[in-house]
Amino acid sequence: MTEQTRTQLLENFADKCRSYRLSLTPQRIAIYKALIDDASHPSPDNIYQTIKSDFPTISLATVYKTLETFEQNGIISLVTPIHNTVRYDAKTEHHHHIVCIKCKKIMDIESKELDALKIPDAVAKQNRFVDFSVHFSVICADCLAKAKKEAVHS
Amino acid sequence: MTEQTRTQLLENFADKCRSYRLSLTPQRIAIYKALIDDASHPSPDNIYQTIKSDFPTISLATVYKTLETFEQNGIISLVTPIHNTVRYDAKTEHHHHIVCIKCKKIMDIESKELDALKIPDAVAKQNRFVDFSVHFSVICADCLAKAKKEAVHS
DNA sequence: ACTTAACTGATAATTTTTCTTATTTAAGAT
DNA sequence: ATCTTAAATAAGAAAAATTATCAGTTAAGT
Repeated sequence: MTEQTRTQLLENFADKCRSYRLSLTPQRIAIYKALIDDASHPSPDNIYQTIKSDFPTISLATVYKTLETFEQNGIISLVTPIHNTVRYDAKTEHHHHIVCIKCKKIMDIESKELDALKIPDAVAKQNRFVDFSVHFSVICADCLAKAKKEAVHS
Repeated sequence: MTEQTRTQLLENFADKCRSYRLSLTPQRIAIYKALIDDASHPSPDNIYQTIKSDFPTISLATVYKTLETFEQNGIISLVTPIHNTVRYDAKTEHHHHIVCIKCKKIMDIESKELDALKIPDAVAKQNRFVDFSVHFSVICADCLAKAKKEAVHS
């Protein structure tokens, strides 16, 4: 990443924080910087380890909470596992998933069209391709109904 | 699921266990049954709760280990999270991921072609579509090199 | 500077997952 | 059918990951 895009990202970050009324603390800036400077999709603990030298008293819980806040405001994103627990599936054939971002429900979806997806060259160029699956994030019918019901009462 | 396909699944299960030299214990059968009878992609704890009434002394650790064993033998499958930790990404724009099944490394991949994927009707039929992403499982270049090196020495 | 809502850090509590070890059991050999 | 043994189970502790509580601190708008 060029120095210029990095500066740009940091400015956007500051703007978003201001517009969402999120305080721009040194810790938050450090967490965000640690994330943009690390292309490996780090875990909260990875980030905690990275910034600990500059912020020896920072708490891991703060890192967790801050990342969650950023994520909920669309400043950063969570890598696929919306559900935060190991989940198993009896079906071993190639198929795809629909995940509700509210209730974490996972539904199967089969689709010949999806299966026919052309694997991008970049995937198999350096790596040995093993499998792929498409992950659809949705708000499920149940959660939509629930939201509607709550809206009536508020 | 019809009673017939269920019976078929259970027979296949028994066959696989025999051919992989996995003991066919009552606990394992119960775990497998609990999984095929639950389309919600249950967690180990979900399954533990389900079978506890029939096996009051079963241990949660046994459920974890058994599911892992099944998964490693291709009898069942793990839903996406190959990495077992929350992972964040500074990039919020729509993009896709390549995940190494050996070292858990996550790499970004952008592709106009993938972005143009047609969303299956089934996805948006009952649910509100939010987003989608494609997840490629690979063995990465580093892990391939490592495997080759180890092969030479063994 | 003042006020307040938001944030932080310390700690405890919870949840999820893995490990250890003694005991039991399934499955093939006798 | 019984014996043998490698594999599996149960119990519990331990480790790892995540969330909650709360008192003290700070950012940011008046």
